[in-house]
Amino acid sequence: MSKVKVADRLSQIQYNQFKIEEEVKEFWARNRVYNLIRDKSNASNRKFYFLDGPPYASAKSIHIGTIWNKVIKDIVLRYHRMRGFNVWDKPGYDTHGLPIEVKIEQSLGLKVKKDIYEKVGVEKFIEACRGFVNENMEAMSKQFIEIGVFMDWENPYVTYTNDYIESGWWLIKKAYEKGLLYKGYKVLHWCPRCETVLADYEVSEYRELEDPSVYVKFPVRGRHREYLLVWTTTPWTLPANTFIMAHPDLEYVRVMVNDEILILAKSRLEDVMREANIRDYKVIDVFRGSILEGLEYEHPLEDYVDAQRELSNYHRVIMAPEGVSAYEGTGLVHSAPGHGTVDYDVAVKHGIPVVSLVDEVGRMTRESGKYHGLYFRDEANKAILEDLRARNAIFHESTIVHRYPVCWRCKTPLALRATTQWFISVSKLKELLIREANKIEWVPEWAKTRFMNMLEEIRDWAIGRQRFWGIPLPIWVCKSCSYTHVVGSTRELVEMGGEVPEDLHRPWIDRVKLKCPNCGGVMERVLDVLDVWFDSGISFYASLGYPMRRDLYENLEPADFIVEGHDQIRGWFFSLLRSGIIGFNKSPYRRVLVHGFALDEFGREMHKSLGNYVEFDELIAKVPRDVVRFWLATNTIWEDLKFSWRALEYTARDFTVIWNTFVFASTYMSLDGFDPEVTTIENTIDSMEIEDKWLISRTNSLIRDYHEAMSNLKIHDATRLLKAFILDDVSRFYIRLIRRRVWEERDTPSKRAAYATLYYALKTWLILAAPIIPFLTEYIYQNFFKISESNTPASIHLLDLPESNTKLIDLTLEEHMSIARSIVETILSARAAAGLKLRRPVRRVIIAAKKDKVGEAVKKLSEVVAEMVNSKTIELQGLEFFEKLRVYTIKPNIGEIGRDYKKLTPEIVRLVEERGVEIADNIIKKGYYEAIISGESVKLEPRHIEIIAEYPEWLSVKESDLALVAVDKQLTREEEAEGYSKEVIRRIQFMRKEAKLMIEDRIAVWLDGDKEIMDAIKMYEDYVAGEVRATKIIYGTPTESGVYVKEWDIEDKSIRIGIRRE
RNA sequence: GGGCCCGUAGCUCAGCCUGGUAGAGCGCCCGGCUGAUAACCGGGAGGUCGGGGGUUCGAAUCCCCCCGGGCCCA
Repeated sequence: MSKVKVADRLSQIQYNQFKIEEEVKEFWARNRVYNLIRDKSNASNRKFYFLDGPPYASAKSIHIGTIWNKVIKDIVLRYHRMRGFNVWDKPGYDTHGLPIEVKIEQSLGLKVKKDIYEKVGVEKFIEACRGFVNENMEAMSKQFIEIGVFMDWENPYVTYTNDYIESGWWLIKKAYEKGLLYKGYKVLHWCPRCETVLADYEVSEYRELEDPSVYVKFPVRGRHREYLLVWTTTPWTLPANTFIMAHPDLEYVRVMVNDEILILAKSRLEDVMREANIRDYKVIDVFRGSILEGLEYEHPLEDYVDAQRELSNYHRVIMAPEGVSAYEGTGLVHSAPGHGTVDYDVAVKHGIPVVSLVDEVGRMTRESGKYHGLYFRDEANKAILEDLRARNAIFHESTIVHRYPVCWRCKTPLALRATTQWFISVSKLKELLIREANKIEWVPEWAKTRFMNMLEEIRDWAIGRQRFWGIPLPIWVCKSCSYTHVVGSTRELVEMGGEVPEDLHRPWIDRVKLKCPNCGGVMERVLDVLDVWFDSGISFYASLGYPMRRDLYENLEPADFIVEGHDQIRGWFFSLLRSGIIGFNKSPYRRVLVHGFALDEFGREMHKSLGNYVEFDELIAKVPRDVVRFWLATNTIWEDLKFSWRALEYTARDFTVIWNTFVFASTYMSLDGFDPEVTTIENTIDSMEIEDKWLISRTNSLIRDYHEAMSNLKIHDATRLLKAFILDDVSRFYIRLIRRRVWEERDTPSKRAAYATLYYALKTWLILAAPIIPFLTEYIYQNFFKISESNTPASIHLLDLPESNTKLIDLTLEEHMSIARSIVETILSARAAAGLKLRRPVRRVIIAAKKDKVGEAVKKLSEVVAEMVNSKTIELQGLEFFEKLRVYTIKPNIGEIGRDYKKLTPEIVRLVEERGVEIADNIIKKGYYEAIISGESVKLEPRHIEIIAEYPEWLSVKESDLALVAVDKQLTREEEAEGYSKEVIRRIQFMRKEAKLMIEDRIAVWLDGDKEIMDAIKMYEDYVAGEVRATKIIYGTPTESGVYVKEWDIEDKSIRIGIRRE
């Protein structure tokens, strides 16, 4: 590879980040850079198994949150590759499930479930789902690639493939073998219009609905006029009432109201009576809830409901703290196990039957007797309330508006309803789940708390759905003897006498009949498909082809790293662990990072329906990819992100400074023929100035802190460090400091040292930034560093990240420099207060340190400070220097005095002016000053006066917590003259630029005008000529042609300047 | 109703774990620079640290309660 020292390509490029990114993208594609990186990574024997949480392939345009998610993944993967790991980076897609079915139903114009069978047929429906998903995956991958995500896009894992389905069957079989698979009758949300059970995650929409709010009296068996008082908003569930729940530790009361005795919780008594508008009631006794255990009652509508003939055997009070609230209702809870989740759990626990009296279309069943055929909410409620009223079973009734779940597709209010489903008994695995979850490293730590809280409430898992587009449940049942067999693989299918269809989906798999090993009869598949959460939960082994091939999984497991949003704590993180425990008795991952949610600028969710959704294409068209990535990476990773176009715009501005920093380096290094392989920080160390050593130290501190942040997954900290380093330390500080050294015409050791230092710092930064902003770093690498060195790899992403050389870190120097920079700020503030332009040199700056360290820093770095504040000298003095010069003056605070002393005010003001020093002295020492004025006693306190410290005219003083600083304003004639010459230089430079001269062009200069300025220039002629690259300075107005002439005013003096290229 | 997270300058956020005089960037105002220039640099104004209570010599930071927002559940 040929090298050309530092060639100045960058400054000839018009900065257009969009174009740069396009070029880089083409460069990567043309040179197959991703494959080169993979080859390098694969050669390592340190494995890093990253498991991609598969995004749901239900739309073409990816959400900002999905971009953030993949960018985080990409940064972590790139980081690990550049640290020499063998990185597994297969992306995935989640492709099954009801949301996709619904989109297809909509696009095919299907209204209800049976339309799928009757109007299009299941085959076409499945093909439509697959086609839809394929299109989405293709579009999504394109966007991920677009934003620079380096993953194995040619080989993603897809949950609908036959291999993946077969892997899924394996786990169901495993659950069966462990005795965890069972068939049960359970309460789940049901849409009576769509005629289907809904998965938990599908119950996500709620509406404000009005319902009855009724207090019902249940007579206590064998007692006269004594009732258990319950509250309900769902009268339609009363026919299915089976028992009443109470809390054993809550206090209850028996209370007398209108000759009747009611039982309810003490904490609810007042509210209930107020609501019922009853003032006249009397508490008879107070007792613990446990006393109520087993108390039997009668159902007010018992005789109307057929089902109650059996249920009435169970009418008693049961202790169930999980179902009772002390803040709502009456503390006694009506329970219908067929229509409530807690009710159901309690019933199962106590061996009580579960009865549902609502059918699949939402009508009351025959079993509900008198109410048979009524629609469950409005019709049934009305009839039941009428009957309760007629029987005087209502204590009080009104209505309530509350949030009620509705079907997310048709908005019909849902019913909780018991149906027969297949379950995996996850609750049996609770202990193991908790033990394994404890071994996982959670970032941030609170995610673990959240996860553990959730495991505490774990329930059995209903795995089946009565739908089509999903992994078919691999359970076959014999038609004659009901023998049940779980199939764990396609091979087993053949062994059982079946044929393997080309596609394992419904309906083809439904046609596979097996031979019953028990009776030889025909076995048919249970028509359910698996809950879509099952799919992604098995990705840790299924994406590796296990168990059909074992080597990959066995070499890679467990996953070293996974990362998703905090909604996935209960989602994917849990479903993975669940599958891990079922299949392998252990956690499938060891480290989790949780990121936030992408919200809009007001902190609301971004949704197409809210109109605040940002399309990927729009984003990429408006903002360069690296800017998006960098901005995303700056956000504290586990906190929510507020999207903002403005914030992106500001980030884009930072990028122009970054770019200019590299252009500056490239321009001057090339101009001077700097060769980074000849001139290095090692061999220029003797010529280094203190700022060079400082920057080298800072660079190594940056490397150290960057690795620290990255290895703790604090990507935002690493990103902020990079940003501060390049913008603050390099661009705004170091480069400004070395400008003078760099402008030197001759080849000096000092200049070489500065170049070596700058080159080293910039190259280090560029490599560290590569995982975060891969496009720009690649471009600068190609056009600056790569062409300046030999034996460089084809892409920056093939480099290893630098390690920190702690020997080069000088923390004392860094601290001193940071003190000096702070002192510089204070001095500049003093200059500004005195109206002294920075261009004007001052004779001296005096600094009195308040701390030892400040003194040390100023002493060590006085040259740097002098340069930064443009002062000839820096003088270090003790604090007493300022004390001696300081005089205090006093000013009356007329507002305060007037408020306190009214008419006396003018006299007090006069007194303060006359005896200022004495008063100030008293107030400083004693805190007050007393006097008698017009016979009245006056006490002046600090609030009455203002004490001002004043310094002599010729000093401008400022104070900070580190030091007192003073700028000496006095100027000698030489300094005046130097000031003027700088003014003239500035104007000549401006004219050079207007005349479009190159930096290295020489000129002749003509000067005419104000005598004082002419004298000044004569005094500094060599200096002026050097600064503007003039071969000669001629005093007078040019008569020659081709001279560019311009009139100027400097303060109140005017001059004429002419320049011409020589 | 429960669990977890967030609430600090006009805006976006650091600081909180491990208490010690409130920080940055942007925006705004003022000034400067013009050899990185569709840039850049400096200065300034701007804050009851969501509210209340507690612990402490001392609380943005630790504890409790409340309010507002987010996520996940009921």
